[in-house]
Amino acid sequence: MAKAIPSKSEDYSLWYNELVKKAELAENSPVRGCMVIKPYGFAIWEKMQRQMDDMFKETGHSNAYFPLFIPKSYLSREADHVEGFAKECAVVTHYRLKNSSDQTGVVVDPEAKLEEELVVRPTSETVIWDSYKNWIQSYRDLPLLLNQWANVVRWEMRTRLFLRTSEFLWQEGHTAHATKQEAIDETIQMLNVYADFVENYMATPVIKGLKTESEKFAGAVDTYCIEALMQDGKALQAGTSHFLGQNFAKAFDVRFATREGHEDFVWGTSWGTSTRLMGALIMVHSDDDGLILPPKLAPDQVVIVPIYKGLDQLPAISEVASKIRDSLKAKGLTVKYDDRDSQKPGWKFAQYELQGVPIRIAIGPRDLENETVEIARRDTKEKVVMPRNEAIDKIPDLLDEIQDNIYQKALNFRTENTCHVETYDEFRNKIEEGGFIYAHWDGTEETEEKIKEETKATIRCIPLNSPEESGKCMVTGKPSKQKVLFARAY
RNA sequence: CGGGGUGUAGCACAGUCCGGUUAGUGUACCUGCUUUGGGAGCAGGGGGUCGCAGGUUCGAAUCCUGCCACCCCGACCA
Repeated sequence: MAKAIPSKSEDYSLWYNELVKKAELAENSPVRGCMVIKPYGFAIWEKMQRQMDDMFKETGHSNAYFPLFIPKSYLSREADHVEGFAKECAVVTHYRLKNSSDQTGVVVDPEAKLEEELVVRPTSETVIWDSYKNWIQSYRDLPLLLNQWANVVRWEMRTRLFLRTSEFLWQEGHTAHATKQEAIDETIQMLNVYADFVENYMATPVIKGLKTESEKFAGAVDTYCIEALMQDGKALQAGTSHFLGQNFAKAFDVRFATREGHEDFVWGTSWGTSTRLMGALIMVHSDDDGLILPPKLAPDQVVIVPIYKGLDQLPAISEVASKIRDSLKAKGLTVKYDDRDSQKPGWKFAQYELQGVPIRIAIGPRDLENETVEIARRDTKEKVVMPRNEAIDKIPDLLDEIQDNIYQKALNFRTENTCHVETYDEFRNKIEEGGFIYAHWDGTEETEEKIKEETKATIRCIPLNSPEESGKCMVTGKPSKQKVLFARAY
């Protein structure tokens, strides 16, 4: 396959780590498996957050906040749920420290042991459904459509900046409904919201689908997901939406009086996306020169860099640059004018490219004379000189064009790296090249497990929008109604 | 928890095999001058318990023992 792995590095993961660090997005913290998100990285996350939050509000959701700590017993109420998360929970056992007897520091005070240990939330279904029990009595209390922005902790053995960290920031939606159909509709609606966000804002095409039994969320009836393809040929799960059935309602005894006067358990959903999306954003669009940010998510959409010989030339340039900045701001764009004298123009060019700023405007003495500016776009690295006023008019369109272009580029990459196979031999060859592979599967966990063990590929999802085509499982030869999506994944 | 690797200035590294001046280079930082249309040049300057603890030795970044931390590959990861 035509891998777009940056040529300067043989190892994609080293390249990725270096980029995250150099672009000042984040770094590993001394705390095991945790990450420090730096201001620039956080500014991008904030834009993503704000956009998703708007989309949740538009679909009728409100924000709320629930506790960080979950009593251990809550977690075990739902059998599948506890089994899925038990192995990766951080547990609080004591509430006090004291000076050590040898005066060398502090130790945990053994007398301050908690009666019941508290689990640091790996996800909040349990605490939230515990509240829902008190909040829901009647069909009049439904639907209950809440979201929370929070941090969660999953004690992963091996971590990777943004993609898998022990603590991460995310949003988790938790809804309760009177009917099964309404809950299913909500699950699908939120899957579509995620797909909309990732495709139209992150400029990253996704495949929507259903997870297999073995890959679904612990405690869910059905897990829907969106899957994206990274430039190294690996898949990344970019968001999940779960239909919980009545599982959590039964576990937490959340019943309501129906319009007809019967009593029934509430139907639930939950859905989440995390700072992992930052990892996707980096891996999908970046090149050897650094990040390429979609204009809709770039903290600075345009940066203006003055070029001058001697500080005496700067005021004249600044006057023009400020006008351009203000005109662009009036059009609703975020613009930065970098008039720092402490860095050279060339340094600034390289720095803003590294950080993925979509458009750079350079203004020098030559431009002052001709009433022009130089416009450079990050995605194609094209530079053109054009009259000042024309530039101001064209920049909003140019940003749209960049947004479309990088989406198209990512889509082309995915298309080039997606194939259909009929035999297992073919599959084994193709999987080594990376990318998405569609193949027939007999629907059993045994076959899925065998494929995973032998090839490290997993079923990313059973795609929602792909055509039915009958065929035979590539491994067992048993009948299959539809091809499913395979890949090696993060 | 296994397999491999690395710990020396803010960052990146050389020096370690084969012990011996004042521990070095690049970069970043500070000062000055010259520069400024793609990461500037020159000159000067500051910055080090050589991961930690023992041991061997006249002498240890270098040899020995133990420990610790980090990175990569696995195991794990609904």
